Amino acid sequence: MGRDIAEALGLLLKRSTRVGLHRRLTDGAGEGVDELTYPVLSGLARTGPRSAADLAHEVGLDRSGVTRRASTLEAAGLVRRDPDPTDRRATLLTLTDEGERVVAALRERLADHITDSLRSWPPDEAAAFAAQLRRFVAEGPFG
Amino acid sequence: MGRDIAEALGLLLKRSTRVGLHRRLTDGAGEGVDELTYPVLSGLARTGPRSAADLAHEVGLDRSGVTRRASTLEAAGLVRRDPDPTDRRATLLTLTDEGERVVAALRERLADHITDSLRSWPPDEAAAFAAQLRRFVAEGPFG
DNA sequence: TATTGTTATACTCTATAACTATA
DNA sequence: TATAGTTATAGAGTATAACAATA
Repeated sequence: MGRDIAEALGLLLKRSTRVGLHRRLTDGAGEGVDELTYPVLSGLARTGPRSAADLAHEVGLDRSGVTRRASTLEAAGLVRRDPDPTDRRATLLTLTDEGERVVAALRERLADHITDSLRSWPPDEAAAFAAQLRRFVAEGPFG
Repeated sequence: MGRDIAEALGLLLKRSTRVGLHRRLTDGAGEGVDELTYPVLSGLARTGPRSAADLAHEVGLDRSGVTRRASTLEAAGLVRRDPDPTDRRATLLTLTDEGERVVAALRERLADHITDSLRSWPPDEAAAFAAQLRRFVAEGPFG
């Protein structure tokens, strides 16, 4: 059983799988959005306004990497930099309205894509799988 | 439902998750084995002797990348280069006995790790999840 | 003419280290 | 003294392009 999951994970974490998925997801999403900036965009949508240091942990990157990607998104008008009112050292990264729109569209596209790939599954089985996958990722042999 | 899975996938494909998993898996596995060479090692164990070009597709890399990683493994005594008897242009990458041993140990370690993370699950639920994950990865929005 | 393995090159992305400002 | 954001630097890893050998 562990073997089956290990094999599936191997395929999932394969470079070409990951890059291809992110590329298809962000393809044509507009200026500044690619497989590198998407996690920052998505992370901000998930957590709300955040400092680069906080977001670095959320996204699994160094803060310098977050700064770089955030600058790309800022140039594209999807992210805004606001001073943190509680700490003058910090800068809060915030999604612009356009950023919110783009993220919502991308998330919907991905969710639809996944739902579509499960269309041949019995609905209750698909729902059970979704719940189990969440649990596995949360509890599993990761981070 | 698609949203739940998308969120879990996001966490799974996060850089730090992937790197950390591969690093813990290969840590202390000996000379030449790391998160870069492991996929080549594992791929050879899965498919048997292969040319670099064939393996490139299996592993999701360019053939030059396979050559480089295979050279590392060869230097560590885990992979051998044999001439392909049916095509004198090609070289077959083959696991040495030591390579077989290392791969078997790593796979067992990973499988145990995963099984252990599921120890609190009802056994039949865990088994169902393993089967579903395999199916999802095979059919899913990948490749 | 196409494909093999290999190597050299250019490119991308990353963390590290430095810098200044603020806590 | 420690932590914020940012930038420059160096390191690692990749694909691309070239090469000679074989199909």
